[in-house]
Amino acid sequence: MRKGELTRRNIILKSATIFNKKGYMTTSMNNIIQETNIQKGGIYRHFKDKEQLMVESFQFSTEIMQNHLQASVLQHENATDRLIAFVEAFLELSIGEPIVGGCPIFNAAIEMDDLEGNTLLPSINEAMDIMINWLVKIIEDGISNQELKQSVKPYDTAIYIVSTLEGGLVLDRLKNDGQLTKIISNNLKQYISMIATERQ
Amino acid sequence: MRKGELTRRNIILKSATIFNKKGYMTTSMNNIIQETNIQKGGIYRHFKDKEQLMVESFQFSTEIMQNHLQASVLQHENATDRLIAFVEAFLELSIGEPIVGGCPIFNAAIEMDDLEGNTLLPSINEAMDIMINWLVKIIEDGISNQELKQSVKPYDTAIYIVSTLEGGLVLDRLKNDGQLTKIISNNLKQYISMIATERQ
DNA sequence: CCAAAAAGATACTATTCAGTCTCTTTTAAT
DNA sequence: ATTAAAAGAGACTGAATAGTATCTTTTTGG
Repeated sequence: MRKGELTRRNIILKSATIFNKKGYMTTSMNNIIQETNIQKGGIYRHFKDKEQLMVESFQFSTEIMQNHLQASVLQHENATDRLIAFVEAFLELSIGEPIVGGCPIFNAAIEMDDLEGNTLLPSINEAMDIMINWLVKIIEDGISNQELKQSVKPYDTAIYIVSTLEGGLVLDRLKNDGQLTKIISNNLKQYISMIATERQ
Repeated sequence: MRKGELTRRNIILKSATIFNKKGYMTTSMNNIIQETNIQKGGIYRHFKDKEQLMVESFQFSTEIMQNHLQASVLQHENATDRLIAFVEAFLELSIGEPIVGGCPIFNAAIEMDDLEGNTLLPSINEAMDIMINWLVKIIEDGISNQELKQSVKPYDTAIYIVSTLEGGLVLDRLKNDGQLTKIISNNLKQYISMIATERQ
């Protein structure tokens, strides 16, 4: 592999973390220079402008997170276990696993949604839809298997779970109290057991 | 009233909206000059620096929101009705009522939490605690009255409700689909009826 | 080992930022 | 109406911003 390609990846790796922690707009190229120990010329050789670096960093972050969630979910067979695995894997973001700074999709969404001409917005929406659709699929399968009640609405349930997780993660960070994620986790598990069928 | 005092309030009024929509760090003094039609000298006569304007604007925003929530809650007597009123009043933020740009506490929290030397952080935490404590109080009263089950944990339930509301509000804005708030609202109402005692 | 290409450092630009200073206009009390 | 104080306009500062252009160093294929 070319040396340049290695540098390029390293820039994205570092930038992704800074952007996710500090925000896209409020992170300056000098912040990235500091963190990477690569000077301006070195960075702009690999990226046309800040926007390109933002887009690639965002995609990198979301991939990391999605792989983490995917891997956790796929360790289980039935719907309720998968939902619980999703919840627990997601809340690991509160301890910086697999990425620091919280959910990159949500972070970017809040920062970006009012700014027009925003190149990141399509990626944000796409990434969020992927996550929601995973949940929808798990729930649909669960209903088919009679693991989950027939009355459960897959989309509504997915939205509800994601909302609670995202909100809970931010609240936990604000109060920086790992106890909050525990509360969110317990409540969601209770919710999941409630939408499951009685029979074991 | 002095004319200056009137101008001062107008600056805060306009700034609060811009800050809540666009973010504190990404809003420039020029943005505020544009919106208020008051020049630099006019603004800096009333506010020492941008930070002071940020703090006062934030406090203004949260007061508006808290008054709105408070007023809605106080129209009802018993705990479940009050919780439902809280949920519904909060989700009106999605249609810009009583302020545009979402929940000011949450918006500020996400933007600020990683920046050190942040003068807004104490105000953010205080405002969030007030909201949570209102819910805690309502729930505690409900338990005393036997409206809510004895097994309900007031703090946990408050955290859970706030998390879901905050996350749902952002998700709704991202998808800009008023349907999402409806889903969140319905699910939370279901949750509230679940923690209520069976007897009427 | 050598030359061409790739990678990177650094000095520079133009613009925007928050904040200051001075001067003019407006307000309001007598 | 006069005048002192309050309010505001607008030109200025220095620092920080994204991005460029040129030069030097390093890498890499033959």
